[in-house]
Amino acid sequence: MKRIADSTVRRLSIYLRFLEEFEGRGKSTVSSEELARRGGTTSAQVRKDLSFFGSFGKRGLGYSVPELGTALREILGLGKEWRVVIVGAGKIGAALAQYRGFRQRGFVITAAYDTNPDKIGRKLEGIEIRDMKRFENDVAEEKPEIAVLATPPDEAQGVLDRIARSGIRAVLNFAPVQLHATGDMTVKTVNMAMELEGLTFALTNSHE
Amino acid sequence: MKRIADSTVRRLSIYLRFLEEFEGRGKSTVSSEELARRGGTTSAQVRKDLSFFGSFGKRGLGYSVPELGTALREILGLGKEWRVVIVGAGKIGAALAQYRGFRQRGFVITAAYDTNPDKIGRKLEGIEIRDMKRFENDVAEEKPEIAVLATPPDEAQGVLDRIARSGIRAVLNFAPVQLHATGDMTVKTVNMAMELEGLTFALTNSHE
DNA sequence: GCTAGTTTGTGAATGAATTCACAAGCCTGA
DNA sequence: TCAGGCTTGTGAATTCATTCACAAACTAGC
Repeated sequence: MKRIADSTVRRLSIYLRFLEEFEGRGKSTVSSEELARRGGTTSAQVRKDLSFFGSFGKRGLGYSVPELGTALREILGLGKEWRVVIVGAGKIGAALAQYRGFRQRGFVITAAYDTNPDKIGRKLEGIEIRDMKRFENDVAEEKPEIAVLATPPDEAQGVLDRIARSGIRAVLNFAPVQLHATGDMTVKTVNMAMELEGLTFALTNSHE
Repeated sequence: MKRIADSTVRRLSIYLRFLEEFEGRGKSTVSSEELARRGGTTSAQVRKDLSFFGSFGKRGLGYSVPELGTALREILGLGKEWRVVIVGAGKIGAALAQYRGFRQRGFVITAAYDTNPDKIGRKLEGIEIRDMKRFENDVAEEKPEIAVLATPPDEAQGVLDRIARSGIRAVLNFAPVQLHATGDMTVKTVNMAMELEGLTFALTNSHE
């Protein structure tokens, strides 16, 4: 399969969100132009993005909202339930545990892990906080597909290595560090400090 | 000034993080090769990124850690204190209010805003939750530079328009919607759902 | 069934970002 | 002061992403 750019996948997510809105409102077809306007891009971009995966529209008409929705969910791998574990039950971990967006989109948090004895055994929004010692055993048994990394920065790389060895191949990282992963893993990092610095850069350099 | 790519600015943030680590350990010089290895890029990329802003290194030697650190902080606009308001005191807003990373990097949260009467008047980690009605007045008076948007998705665009009219020109958006801003604003969106879908896409399509 | 009006899908053209490759400059040691 | 060893800074080459532009395909109205 041809390599698909990250930016393309992100846009597919955006398109899907609009399609779901349209589905809710009973709109039956949509044009690339309409998707583009909403998504802040161009109609050619929309069509090109979709063209990597097939041909979903009807010339002269546009795209069937439910059909394109189904196709995008399929492409993005949202057809199945994904099992997620949270590693690190600190503030970010706790905030994520209560985040509704997960379940809404078919992600099920099966457990949280920590090393702090005060936290182990407690619950976070109904999710059990387990001893990190059990991590490898549990993963072997329960086979979660995705790990959310929410440890302090200095532990993050070590934990990532354990996650990698456990067989999990997708990680959403909230620790504000650059992580190094092996080739067959996918790591996405959400780093607020970096986004903020993007803003201050813009504020500082926009006058010149 | 030549337009600088977003990706370049993100990498500058990464380099700065390493430099700060090096400063802490008393390392006095660093090569582009070393920064590249740590940051998961190439030495040519590092040099090219820096070259947009000037010439900071010494041939044969590398970069002075403190000098390059200072230069990057300058470029990224981290030399001054930035005033930040949080709009939307829900779960995400609350989690952000207690996030340490803000103050650590020179961002000061001056206030939070909400429309819910139960919340107005209370405090969030020492930060006053004010009535959204006061927003425009307060901004005119206190002149915060950055707004963090953490409202429910359906209110986000309306709130963004108010933020824009109030004169704030930089927004960090946590609402999971595509926002439309005028040209002179900078909006960065942090959208976990999108990142997660990037992961499921990778998991679903990596075998082909 | 024909015409006018849309909208897709996609090669080709353009534009942007990254990588290559090497001259120029600096440091150290003899 | 000179040679050898590094490392920067940067045009040129390449790779990657977006935009253009148009033939092909569909609908609707008559």
